[in-house]
Amino acid sequence: MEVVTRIAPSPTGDPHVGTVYVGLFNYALARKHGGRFIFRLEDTDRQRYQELSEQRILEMFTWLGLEPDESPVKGGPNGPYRQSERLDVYRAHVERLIAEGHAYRAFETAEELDAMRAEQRRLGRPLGYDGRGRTVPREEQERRAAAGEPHVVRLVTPDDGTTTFTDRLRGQIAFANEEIRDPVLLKSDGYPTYHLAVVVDDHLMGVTHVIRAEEWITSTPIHVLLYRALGWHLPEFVHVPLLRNPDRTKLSKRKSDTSVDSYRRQGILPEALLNYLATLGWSMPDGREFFSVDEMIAAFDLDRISTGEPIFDLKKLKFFNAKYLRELLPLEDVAARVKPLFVERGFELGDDPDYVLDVVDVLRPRAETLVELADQAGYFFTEEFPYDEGARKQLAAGQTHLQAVERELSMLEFFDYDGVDDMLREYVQDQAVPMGKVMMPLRAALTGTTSAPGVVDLIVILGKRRALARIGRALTFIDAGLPDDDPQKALEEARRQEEAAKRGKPVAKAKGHG
RNA sequence: GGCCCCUUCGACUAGCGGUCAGGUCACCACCCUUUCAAGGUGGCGGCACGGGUUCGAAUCCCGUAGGGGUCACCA
Repeated sequence: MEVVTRIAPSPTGDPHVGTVYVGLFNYALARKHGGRFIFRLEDTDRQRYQELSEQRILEMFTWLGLEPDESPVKGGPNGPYRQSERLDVYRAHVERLIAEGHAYRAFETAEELDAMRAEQRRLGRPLGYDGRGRTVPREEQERRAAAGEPHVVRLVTPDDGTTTFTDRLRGQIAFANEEIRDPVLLKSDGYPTYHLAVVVDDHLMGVTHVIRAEEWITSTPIHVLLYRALGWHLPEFVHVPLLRNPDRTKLSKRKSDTSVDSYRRQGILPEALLNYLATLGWSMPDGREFFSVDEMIAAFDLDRISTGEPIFDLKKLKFFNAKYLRELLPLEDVAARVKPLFVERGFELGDDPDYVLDVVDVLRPRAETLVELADQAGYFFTEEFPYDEGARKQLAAGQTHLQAVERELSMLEFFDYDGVDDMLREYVQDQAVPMGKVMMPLRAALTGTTSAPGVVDLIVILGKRRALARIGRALTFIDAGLPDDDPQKALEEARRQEEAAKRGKPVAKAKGHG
């Protein structure tokens, strides 16, 4: 039998990591068995419906590479795939359930139900619909409905006995039927509830495995009763663990960042997100921690899903992301993905494609996300970067070395890594000074910061001309007295003074050397 | 509160009667080193508790505790 799975999100807001998580397992099982993975939109709540949500969720799956075989956009043999477009289907099944005595029309108002619950609470009795509408004669139900009286349709549930089903991961689960209280199937607005819609659609769409979060366990007996009332075979139920906030409550927007779009904006890679999510509750038989979706599919086995309750840990997600950024993805790939962020920041990329590659190569071990990488890259793409506080200190202390290195560098014959490296080492040795005394001021001059890639790498990547220019700029800056404000302004001021001096006019000195 | 689910290092997990209880993240130390990272090596740290079953239990059973979910005309 063909394996058919589905993801059935509600269009109520930002694409949620929980949707990816459950979607991943559904996708993996379907692909593993050459089956189909269906995307169905559960848009039966008109209150919480959000216009753009469907599109964003669909785009998220595309971004992740978890393409559904059937969806509202793609279509397929089981459409429509929006529940709001299937109202007649649900209505037909409800009619049948009523006709066969499995359901009835109930006319209690919201106030009436509230009062009922209040009374139950007062008496300390279990909460839930007490079945009072069952006693209304069928003819009266139909008459009132025909007269346009608002009502819902409820499922008739047994008063005693138990309803049992098998969860693939947890074994047999039994519920006393008295716990199940004639749930609403069709709302008074004519829309189905989740319970009705999910059962009807899963059956009609041929879903064989219902893989969903464990929060649904308690409503599964309702579904089982419905399957029976409709005379349908049960699918396999697989309740996967619920993702948690750090305090172990159900992952929520209030306590965690649950938006996939947000992670995407932060420069999280889809590969990393999927890989990390996969390790939450699932493991490779050989213990590998890093694997692609395809590798997961190849090794996939529902029985390897654990039942623990994993905390969604941003730190570990970042770790996975960093791993992909610096090691698992080819350099060209990473470069292609950061480039748009460079452009966004107004960086002049130039026309040498290797330059960007070199920059990314040297920066990626230092970044955990694409955004972090881009944020660090500024000085590679402008000659007008600022000097931070640490850099200014280094410049102040390193003037003589900067002048010397500027001279040495300009005379350097073999301008490659070894050439520059040899030159600097010889200089340090000749001067008999600690390396840092030379390297740190150089780094400051080259980048405006004190934490950056190796000086030799920087010089080689920037090229002789720009390296020399930057050292020269730093020296001018030092001459200007290392003001705290904008270096560009300071440098212009310095130049003005220089010209004035040439013309022999006395000028006031801005500030003495620190 | 009723019902249901869950329980191995701080976090994610491997384990499915016999293991020195393994790995990863985080944390700490050391190494490498011109800074920051990355990388390397090592360390800290765990079977919730109590009963059984068994020659032998993290593994099986029962109970307790703790955590979570759910009790809507939301999904």
